[in-house]
Amino acid sequence: MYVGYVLDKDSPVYPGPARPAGLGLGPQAYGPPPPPPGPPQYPDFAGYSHVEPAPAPPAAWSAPFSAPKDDWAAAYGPGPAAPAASPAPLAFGPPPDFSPVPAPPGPGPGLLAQPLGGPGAPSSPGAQRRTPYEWMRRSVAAGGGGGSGKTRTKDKYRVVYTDHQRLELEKEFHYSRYITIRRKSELAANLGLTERQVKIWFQNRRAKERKVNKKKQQQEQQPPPPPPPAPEVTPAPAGPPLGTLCPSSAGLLGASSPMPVKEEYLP
DNA sequence: TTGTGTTTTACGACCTCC
DNA sequence: GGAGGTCGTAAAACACAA
Repeated sequence: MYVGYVLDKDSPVYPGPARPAGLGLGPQAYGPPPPPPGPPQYPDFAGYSHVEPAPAPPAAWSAPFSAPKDDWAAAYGPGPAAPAASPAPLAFGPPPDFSPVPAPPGPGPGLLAQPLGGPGAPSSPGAQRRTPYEWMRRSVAAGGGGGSGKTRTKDKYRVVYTDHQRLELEKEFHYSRYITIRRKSELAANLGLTERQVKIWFQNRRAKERKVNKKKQQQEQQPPPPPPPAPEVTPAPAGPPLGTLCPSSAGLLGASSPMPVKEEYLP
C-alpha cells in the first residue's frame, strides 16, 4: 500500500500553520484565516496540486495514538457526538454562513459562506441541480445526520452525512488524499463521526476520484472525431456551433480537469 | 406517481507493510 | 496480527424523465 504513512507525527503533512495544532479546522476553514502559507485555501476547490505526497515518514511511529478503536457503541448509540444537523458545538464552529458557491478566486476563507442546507433547509431549493458542489447540497435530513447511523443489520442501512460533515471531509480531502491518524481522530471527533467512518469516507472518496479520472481519460482518449469527410457539406444548419458538439476539441483539453491529477493516480 | 439511473455510505475480500 | 490500502458490490438516498 502506498499509504505513504502520512502519519503526521509532527511530520509536515500540513506544512506550516496551515494546520493549527489546535484542531486545524477552525482557523483553516472559517476563522480569521492565517492564510496558510503553504497550501492555498482551496483556490477552486478542485485542484489539490498543492498536495504533495507526504514523504514516507520514519518508520517508527510507535503509538502515541493508541487510537481507541471505533466503538460503534458510541457511534451508533446515543453517543456523545452525533451532532447531526447541528454541529454548532463543534470545535471549529458551524459555518454560520458558508455558501455552496465557490467564492471568487482568491485567498481567504470565503469559499463557503452560507449555510448549506442548514438544519431543515431544503437541500436544493429547486434551483439548479448538479452543481459542482452538489455534495454539499444533499443530506439535510440525513436522518439524524452523521454518526447516528446504523449498520446493515440494523434498521437503517446507511446514513447521509450532513452538508457540514461532507464539507469538512472534502476540505480535508483536498488538503490531502490520505488522512493522517491524528487528523482522522480530530475530524471524527469534530464531526461526530467515528474514525472508521472517516476512514471509509476517504476510501470512497479516493475511489470516486479514480473513477472520475478514469472517465476523463477515456473521454480524452476516445477515437478522434470522425474525419471530416463531408465531401459535400450542407450548409450548416442553424444550431449550436460545431465546437460545442466536439468534446475532443482543444477547448476541452485546454480546460482539462480543474483537478490536476498526479501521475501516480493515473492509470 | 413511478421507473430508472446515479451518487453516497458501508462492508467484505484480499493485499501489503510494519 | 493489525491497520489501512484497493476493488467490487449492496442498498439507501437522490435526481430526473416519462
